[in-house]
Amino acid sequence: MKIATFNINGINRRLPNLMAWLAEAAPDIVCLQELKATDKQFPASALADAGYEAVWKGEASWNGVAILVRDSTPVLTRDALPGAGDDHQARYIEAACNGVIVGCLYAPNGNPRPGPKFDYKLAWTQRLVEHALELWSSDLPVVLAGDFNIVPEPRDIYETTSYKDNALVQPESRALYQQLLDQGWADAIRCKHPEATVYTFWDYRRNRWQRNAGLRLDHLLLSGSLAGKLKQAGVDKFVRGADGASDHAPVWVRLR
DNA sequence: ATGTCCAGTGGAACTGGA
Repeated sequence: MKIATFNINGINRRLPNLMAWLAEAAPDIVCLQELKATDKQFPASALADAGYEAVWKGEASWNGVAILVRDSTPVLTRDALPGAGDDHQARYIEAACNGVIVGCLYAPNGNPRPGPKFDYKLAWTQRLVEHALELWSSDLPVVLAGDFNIVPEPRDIYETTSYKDNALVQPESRALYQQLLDQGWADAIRCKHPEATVYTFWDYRRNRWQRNAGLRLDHLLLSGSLAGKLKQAGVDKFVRGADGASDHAPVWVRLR
């Protein structure tokens, strides 16, 4: 079983890119982020034609998350993190898919820092950490996949000082990601590529794609039972080089 | 501060968010 996560950065304007990648990569389950579409605008019928059923949580202009499953029906388990209160940003969706609980997330970017956006990033990610502990404690097979908007370690970003004040690399942000690892979750890319330089995002600005000035922001975290089944993990980097590409590339795992 | 890409607004350019 192949499970992928892809920050699509606007599902409708990048639908041809998404369709081409689905046809080539043939993932069984896909977590999508930054739909930038309302529930009504979600291209459910085009995806159904490609063989994917979906659950989604849209929002006008920003955010938005979805889970696609090939030749099977995802069963929605929640469409927001617990304790959301009056937070209506569409950043989390969860479904049972072929016997696996899939949590698809789009964490807040948090810039500029310091400020209310950084405070929101930390508070939202803290709620994610709390929900992750619930899921871990359930002993179910779970994957938490998405754009965490955290560069876990210095080696997960190209050599630069221009990000030193950026929310993505701050100690407070990294400490929250480390809390997830401390719960026991396996960072699939690091399990399979412990020494490699791996990026999943390249900013549109300043020729960062051409210079391979990337960041690793998109992660797949596996619960204990799924980590034992991890066969391979990778980044479909070629997707980032296509015309009209998202600024992120898909990341995937293959499980036994 | 910069840079790049968009949609939204509103009816041309500016704005915000990433």
